[in-house]
Amino acid sequence: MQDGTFFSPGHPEETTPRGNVFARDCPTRKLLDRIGDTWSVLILRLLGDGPQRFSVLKRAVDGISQKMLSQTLRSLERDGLVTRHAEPTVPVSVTYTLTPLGRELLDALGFLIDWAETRMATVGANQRRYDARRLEEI
Amino acid sequence: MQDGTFFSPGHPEETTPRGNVFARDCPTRKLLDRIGDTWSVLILRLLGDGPQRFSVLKRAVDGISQKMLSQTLRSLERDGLVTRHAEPTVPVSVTYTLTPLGRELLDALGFLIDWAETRMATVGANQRRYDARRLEEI
DNA sequence: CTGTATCCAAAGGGATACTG
DNA sequence: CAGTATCCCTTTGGATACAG
Repeated sequence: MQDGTFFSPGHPEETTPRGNVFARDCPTRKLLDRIGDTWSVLILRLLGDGPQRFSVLKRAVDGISQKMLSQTLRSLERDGLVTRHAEPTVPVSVTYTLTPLGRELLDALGFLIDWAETRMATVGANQRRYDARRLEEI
Repeated sequence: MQDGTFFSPGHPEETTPRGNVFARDCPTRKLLDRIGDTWSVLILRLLGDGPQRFSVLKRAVDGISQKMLSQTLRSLERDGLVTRHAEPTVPVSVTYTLTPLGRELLDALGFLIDWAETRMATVGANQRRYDARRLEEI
């Protein structure tokens, strides 16, 4: 799973130096596999405002199921992007917090989020124009 | 980082509870729906180096199928992120080019890609540590 | 070369029920 | 409150065949 055998051993360097940049295990692909899902980025954003409890996150994200919130938080914890703290009260109170690594990622995501908020309307218009044109062609 | 869909305090029993920042149609979620797939970002990156032909893209992205390359390019074109130009030779030669909007998105993605390339190894280590700890617990 | 259509297996994710 | 387990439908995407 480590070190993709994109090139055969002893194989001379390929013409395109970026050839293996897009190998199965390139960092970009790994990251996309992890945060390209429906919920991870939204949860990271919420935690960017400070530690939050499970139930608060559940209410804050429109449409997320208990299963997916739990599952996503587990993934983020496993990646070292958030930490989980359980206060031994009855009933138990659990708080999730962004780690420094998670904060870094959120910062990097900031530019993308900004782009989405200023440009997605344009993208929507483009889609409508494209679809209208395709209808004409028929 | 705001998307203008805030809590409406005073309507505790709205039939459609969309009074939060992360509504179904918030820009971030829309963008993730579009580029959170396996291939879009990789193709945008390749086109960042300049116009590319279909067959070049096909060879450059490890493991992509003809169907998915075609489908992803069609989506990107529909969004106004790339343009398609077909040279009427025999056989036909098709070139895909990043639009200014696509270039903008790629720039915004740059910070994320940089983060992935410097930090995904750490994430991998975190995952291994997490998994090892869970094994101990059993 | 650049696609589209179809079939099918695997993964994603919602609803529900149950537990400490 | 904070989860886990199960069922099951939907979506994703690979393989293959075919066409302009």
